[in-house]
Amino acid sequence: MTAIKENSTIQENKQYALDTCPVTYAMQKIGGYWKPIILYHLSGGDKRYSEIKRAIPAVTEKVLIQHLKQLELDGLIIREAKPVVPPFVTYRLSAAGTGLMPVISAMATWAFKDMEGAFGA
Amino acid sequence: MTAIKENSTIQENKQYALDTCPVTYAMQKIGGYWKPIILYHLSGGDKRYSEIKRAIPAVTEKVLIQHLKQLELDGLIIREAKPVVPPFVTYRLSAAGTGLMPVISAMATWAFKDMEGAFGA
DNA sequence: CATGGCACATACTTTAGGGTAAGTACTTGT
DNA sequence: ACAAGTACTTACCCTAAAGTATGTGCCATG
Repeated sequence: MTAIKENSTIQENKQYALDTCPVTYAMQKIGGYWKPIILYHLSGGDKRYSEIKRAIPAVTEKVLIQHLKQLELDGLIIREAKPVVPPFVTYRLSAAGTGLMPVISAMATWAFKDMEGAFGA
Repeated sequence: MTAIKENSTIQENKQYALDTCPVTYAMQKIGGYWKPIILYHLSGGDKRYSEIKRAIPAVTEKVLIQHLKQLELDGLIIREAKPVVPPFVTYRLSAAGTGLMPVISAMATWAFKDMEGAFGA
């Protein structure tokens, strides 16, 4: 289902990468420009939409929501909306999102080492 | 140098992400479609160009070389060319590249868990 | 009465990255 | 003479993702 355009080799290739490479699978889910940053901010606890927005001023609203929706679809975060007069929406990490944290921090650790040339730059 | 177009907000945003997020930094380096796969194949030991090519038939030569050059530039792999009659080029992981392996496998582990719904899909 | 905050949506544009196809220089095998 | 292998390069195309700009409904406040 969710039909992929048949006449597109690029899609086949993507599919191949997804099938053969779990890392590519993971990247699909955290590979947005801002997704790791969002995830990081949520790792500190629940946040409402406007808090996230203020925490990451460089991202546009469109992209932020786009990513939040995607992360929700991917089951990494959970959206809770209270149907009150001024909208009140909170986002928090799901189990899968929490399970991603070690990965994120492993990457971060590596990045810091690499940045300071610990691998012999 | 390698001047970034000044009048481009997208570049500023990328820069911001790179500065504030080590994960984004790491993704820059392993975020190509085939980079993790290449890295994985090299983790099994040195390989020559044509071996890699045969190991990953789905990737085109252009992209493969593109990624190899990039990985070399980023210091993740080391290229050794013997100036012999038929070219003989081998690629292998650098220290930084090896240091990335735990990260890769952490991602893979998470991906497998997530795929089988271990987080409560 | 209009301005601003909240949580979005929508239309349009741009760019980086991946894909296709073809060519290069040199040599060995038939 | 010609195909085939090795390691690339180059020119051009197409798409997905990020960006820009603007609008929406609702309410409170100045």
